[in-house]
Amino acid sequence: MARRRVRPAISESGQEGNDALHTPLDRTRIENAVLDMLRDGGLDSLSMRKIADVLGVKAPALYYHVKDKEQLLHWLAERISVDVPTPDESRSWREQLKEWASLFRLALLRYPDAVPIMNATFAASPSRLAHIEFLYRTLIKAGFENAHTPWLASMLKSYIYGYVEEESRLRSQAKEAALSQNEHGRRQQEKFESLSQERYPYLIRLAQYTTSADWDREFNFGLSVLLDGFEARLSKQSVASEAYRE
Amino acid sequence: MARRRVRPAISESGQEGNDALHTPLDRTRIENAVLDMLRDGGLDSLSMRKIADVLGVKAPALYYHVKDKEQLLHWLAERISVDVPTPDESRSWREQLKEWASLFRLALLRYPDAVPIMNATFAASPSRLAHIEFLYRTLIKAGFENAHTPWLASMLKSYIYGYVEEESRLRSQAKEAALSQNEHGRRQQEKFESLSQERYPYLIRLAQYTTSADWDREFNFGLSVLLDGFEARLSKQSVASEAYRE
DNA sequence: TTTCTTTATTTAACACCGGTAAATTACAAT
DNA sequence: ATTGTAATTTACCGGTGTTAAATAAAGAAA
Repeated sequence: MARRRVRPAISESGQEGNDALHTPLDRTRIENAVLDMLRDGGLDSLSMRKIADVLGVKAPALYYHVKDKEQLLHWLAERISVDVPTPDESRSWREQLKEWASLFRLALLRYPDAVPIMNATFAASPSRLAHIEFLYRTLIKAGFENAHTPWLASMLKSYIYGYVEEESRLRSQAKEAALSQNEHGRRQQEKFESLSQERYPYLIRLAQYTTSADWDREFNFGLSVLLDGFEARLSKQSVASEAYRE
Repeated sequence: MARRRVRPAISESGQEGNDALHTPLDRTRIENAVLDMLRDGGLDSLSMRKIADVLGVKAPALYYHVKDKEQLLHWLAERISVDVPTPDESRSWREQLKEWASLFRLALLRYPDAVPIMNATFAASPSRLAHIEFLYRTLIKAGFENAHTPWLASMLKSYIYGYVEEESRLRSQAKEAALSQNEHGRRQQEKFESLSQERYPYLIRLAQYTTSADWDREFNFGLSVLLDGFEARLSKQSVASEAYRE
């Protein structure tokens, strides 16, 4: 019965390559480990047991530091979105939104399944609230109506999430298609099994444009289309009621 | 050892109120049962065991008819999107897209978690391919460039998914807030605990517009903004290259 | 009917999951 | 050295998707 198990001193399981000794467990240490796991394993690789393993600890130890897995995802969402800075306010609203959107996309692309994580958590963390605040402020100062502003901000968010999700999906598809030719053949077969018929002529005609793409360029294209829509709304407003300046 | 268990003749567990006797199991019978469960339990209520229970059967019996749960979700995605008709082609591209988007939103709103289901499945089913085909055809006939069309279609899809997801979230939040005053108080507290400070003035100023809303109206607003962006792109094109008619 | 075959379902089990209560260890202050 | 608290472990619980093998039901052939 003489169990002696001393807490591991420095690093026992391969992961956990941080400088900090791991005694005792800690929020940021958990966050870092989980972000590492997310980076090269995706969302599916995150189970409390696996996280505990990486940290050299048993699963229930985590629950002393984090309420449940949902809270852990909230931590991740915060960490993912915290590195997006607010653009310089001296520039036009359009340029500000464009830059912010671009940086936010890059932040999301750093981790697989970043978008699902954002969608699975409500935006109550500091950086995410700051993002909303920035969007609202920028749009209001641009002259948009109060009642319109939240929906415009929501549209921009939806565009970014939707684009990044599709970009991620297509990129990983292309990657695994290039890796295994067998898989590629199957995909191709799946596609053309139903597509090469005459039922979807436009679809097959345009399929090429979604597979190989300049992602930065396509993102900016869609973004400009969306912001054109914003501008059109702004013009309609200033026609409806002259003299609008805050 | 004398097990005699005869297959239940007509209906044993409360659910499964279809006219069809349930012998033997069947794809459409599974689909219907799962759609019923989805309707009043959401995606979380769908486990293979629970589905089997509703069908008066043990879980592994399902695997004789469906490969795995993912395929089941694909079936659902098809069923959810199959009821959206293609608009009348005689009208303008803008009106067609507007009507299609509205109908698609309504189709998604019929079931909770419809958007996550769509996002979790790739669009290889007949009706979803037909939707893409319709979008591509409409946009091409409207005069958009080949290379732009898939991304514009993707934008429209992202807008619908994003809006419906937010609408669903806010609606159910409002519902549970109205149901339990305690929960409402906690939500309110959560919000104003971090919001009522001076850090997010625009956010609190505009928070009201997202909670109580005329959802049809707001959807149409965002849709018109997006389509304004489309139109702006169309004008730029026809400026760049005159004489574009198919 | 009896036998055989195919179809459909059940039993039993596996490996995993998120989460909890209670026991236990580690550690710092007294 | 003792005590009290902080941190972790042990031992579970009920649940998940899924599979292999045994079994039952239904239909065809004799």
